[in-house]
Amino acid sequence: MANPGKAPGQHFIRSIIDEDVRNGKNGGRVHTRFPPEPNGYLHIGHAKSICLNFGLAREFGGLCNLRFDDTNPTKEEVEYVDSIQEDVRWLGFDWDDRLFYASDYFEPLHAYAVQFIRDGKAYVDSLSPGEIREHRGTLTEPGRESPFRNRSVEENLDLFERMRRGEFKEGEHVLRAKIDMASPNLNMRDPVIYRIMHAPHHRTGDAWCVYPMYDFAHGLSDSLEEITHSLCTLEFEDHRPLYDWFLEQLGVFHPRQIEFARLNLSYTVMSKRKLLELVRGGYVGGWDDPRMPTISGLRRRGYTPASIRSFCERIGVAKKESTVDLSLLEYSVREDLNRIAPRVMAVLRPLKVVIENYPDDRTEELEAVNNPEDPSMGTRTVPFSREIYIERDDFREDPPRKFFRLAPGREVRLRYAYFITCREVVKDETTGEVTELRCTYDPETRGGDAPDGRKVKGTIHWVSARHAVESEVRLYDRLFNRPNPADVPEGEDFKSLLNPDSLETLSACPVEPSLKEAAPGDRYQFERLGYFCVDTRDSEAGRPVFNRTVPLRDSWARIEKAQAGKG
RNA sequence: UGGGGUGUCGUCAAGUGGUAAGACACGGGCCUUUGGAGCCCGCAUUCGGAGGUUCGAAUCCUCCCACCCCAGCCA
Repeated sequence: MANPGKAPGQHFIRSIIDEDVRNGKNGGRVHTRFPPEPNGYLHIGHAKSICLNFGLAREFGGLCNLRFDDTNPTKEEVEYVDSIQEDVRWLGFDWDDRLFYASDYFEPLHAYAVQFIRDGKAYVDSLSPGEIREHRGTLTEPGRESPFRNRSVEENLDLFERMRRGEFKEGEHVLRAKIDMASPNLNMRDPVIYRIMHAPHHRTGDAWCVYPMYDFAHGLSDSLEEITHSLCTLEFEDHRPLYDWFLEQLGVFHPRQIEFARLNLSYTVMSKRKLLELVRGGYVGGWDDPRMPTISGLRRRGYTPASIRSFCERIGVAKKESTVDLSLLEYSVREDLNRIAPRVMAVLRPLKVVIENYPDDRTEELEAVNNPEDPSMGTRTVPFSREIYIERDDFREDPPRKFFRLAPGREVRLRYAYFITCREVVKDETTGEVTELRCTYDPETRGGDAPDGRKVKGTIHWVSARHAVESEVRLYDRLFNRPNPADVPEGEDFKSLLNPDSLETLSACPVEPSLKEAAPGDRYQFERLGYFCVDTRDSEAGRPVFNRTVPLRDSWARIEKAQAGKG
């Protein structure tokens, strides 16, 4: 789907599942799950996990559940559960009727906990949080057993029941698994499995005041849903022995946890904490600010679901911590948009051109191709008249070597229109700024070809002044200046690394009239400039606002840079 | 200096004893009414390092080095 006709790359998780299926494990069944905690918006890193989980399930004819890991009511909100569903769906995946919540399992989970107590494998600890920490030991020293570790089953049962009934304050007691305080793996040193929280839950309301911890709830939820392959990120590798322990002790269905490296992207931050900080501090316009690496930000920026999917396929899956180059993401959108986006002409920084030998009272409708990559997208017509706007960058009074655009005395082609020659440069007398170009056109070159076979080096885009629709256009650039914004200099905050030029707003850009009724979300290629989409938040009927998704590759910029380098 | 991981091109990443895929980036060329797109070519004598086993090692063994994760009643 993401890469039609292209075989997906091999990676270790695919190999494991492939082997399990061949061996008939789980009856050849493949069942995964995407388990976000609803405490923030999804970002491109989650997209990797979503594509992996839903993609693998689809690939092997299996299923993938959407399950909210909502075991901490103090951090979770419905706003997030709504946005997460919207984002997953937008990415092109579907969980049918398999929308679950860890909170759906609070009752069975509680019953499992009671069973652990009955089996003498869990106990109520009444140490304070600080004491528990002290008893845990350190990385190099074993922990010490709690004095409450050997309470009787009856006492534990009674205490746990009273915890549930709300007889205690937060922190007074916790339920712990009885494993091994001397384990070199800290996760096995009698992990807390239930804690008291007098907080209403977004789904269960005030039905509970004890909530299960991640380690306890996650694996058991996987088991309850009969998940075959439980994919998670590297930091949970240390938790796998515990994941396995709970399931083994209970003798219930036992999914296999497999860990992979999370995605890092150059020039961006991916931690929910930092993204939240950018939102709360007003450094960006919100979770869906087009500069954000969130799914909603990318969507508003104009990224397509297909481009994100192909990106996720391209980056691969491995256990090595790595940072993917932002250029790969950009390549993925350009590839998709090149195929599907209609071309259109727009001028970002206008320079007026008067075509002296073109009658003032004339307007012509010239035919333009909508997408050279896809003839089925047809043609449209663009109006041409005596006064037009061209890009200021497309004129140089003193053209450097290899500059093929307009300059005094030079002839260029106006795309789909005529050859024009620059005859005169009009400047502001006080500032010296070029304010207008006086040109002449060759009537024989209508449509862009010269009957005498004359060639021209450059073709530039333009918009008829009289017919132009003035639009606001937003140019976005990377949010951070550093390849790795997590690498903050001593004593500085990561926000000091923000790119002050990540947003440039251009008002009153002349765009061709066909764009007047462009609908929110519509994507276009502004010829020679880049891909743009109509902002879904700030556009009004007849007044589209455009967001630049990504610029086109600019080989002239490259040449110019190389020339500058040579001095 | 406890435990768990990872080290293959600038960045990702295949490869699992038979003599280093692919992608992005980069460089060069062709083509072009987008300096876009497309096409072609180039781009790791070498796989963190050092030894060893073998006819043969990125793949096996030994030692070493570097980096990441773990001491939440977060997930």
